Amino acid sequence: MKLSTRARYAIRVLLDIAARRDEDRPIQLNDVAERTGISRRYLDQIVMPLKSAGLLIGTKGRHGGYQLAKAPEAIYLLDIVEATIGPVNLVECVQSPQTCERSDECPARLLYRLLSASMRTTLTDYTLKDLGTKDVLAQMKQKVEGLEAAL
Amino acid sequence: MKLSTRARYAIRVLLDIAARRDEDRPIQLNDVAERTGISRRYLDQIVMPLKSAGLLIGTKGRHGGYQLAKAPEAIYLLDIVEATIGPVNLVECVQSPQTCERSDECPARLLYRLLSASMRTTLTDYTLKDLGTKDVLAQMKQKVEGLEAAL
DNA sequence: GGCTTTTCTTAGTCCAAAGCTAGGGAAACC
DNA sequence: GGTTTCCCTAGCTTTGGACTAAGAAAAGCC
Repeated sequence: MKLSTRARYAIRVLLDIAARRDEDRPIQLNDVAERTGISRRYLDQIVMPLKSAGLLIGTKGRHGGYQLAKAPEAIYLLDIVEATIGPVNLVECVQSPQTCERSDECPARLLYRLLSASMRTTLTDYTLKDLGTKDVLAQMKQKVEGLEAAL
Repeated sequence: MKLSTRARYAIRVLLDIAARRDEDRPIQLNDVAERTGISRRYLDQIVMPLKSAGLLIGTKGRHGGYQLAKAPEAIYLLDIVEATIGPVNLVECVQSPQTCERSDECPARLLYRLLSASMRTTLTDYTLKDLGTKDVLAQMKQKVEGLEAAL
């Protein structure tokens, strides 16, 4: 039940590109690779679905690279994650009830729906910009520590 | 990012055993296998960690089987899940910060902590009994549909 | 126009973990 | 003593994740 490294890398890459957005020119993958510590070749694969999903714009040729396709405050974390690993749900039956014949009456499925839905909700509560905004992060930390303390 | 079938089976098995608790005698794995559709051999493995975790009690010999070690309202879903697949967290660094050198200042880690903590919170909000209680399930359904509608 | 720099696309390798099967031991009961 | 059950360890098979590699295609520069 782990989040794949691809998804985590995708977030890391977009954070890197977003942080350099003021320079207003394409960021090259070679640079991103160096800063993030992700292999250049692997980066190609991380970036591909982000481009297909309309989160990044690629420019070829000399001085080419990648730029955000939208403002960071318009990029929800759910967009990033779902672009790289597909629909967010903990069990297949959440999305496709027909994969299990008794999904109608299954109490566990309700639980899986709840878990999945609240993950998705959290991921739409925050944007790429939020992860670079001190205030939001501080407030997020409060929330986390509250939850962790209650366990 | 899927919940393993072992965890789902564990919940299914405990629901099956809990549903037959009024008979007040050990439930045999052969019967459980037949009702749940889980292979008998595999069931052995599902049940083992549940016993180690103190959720089930096994009785050997003729008319042996398994019984709940506690009342269903005392068995939290988190207990079941963590007994079978270990600590619930979406990224390793949530539990072990030292696995990533920049985990102190990593904004993404905060997100992963939040996601993990809210999963754990949800799983401690409900018990084995709740999954068999109509009222609770109805109220859960309300909650899920609210969340799903907002997405 | 040709050379360089970059993105872009596809294919394939490697490894770990999940999912499941199998064999036989150990206790309890009749 | 034999049957029934749990109990434990070992292994097999498949899947998916993580990553590497090779080169095509496009854009810019001289």
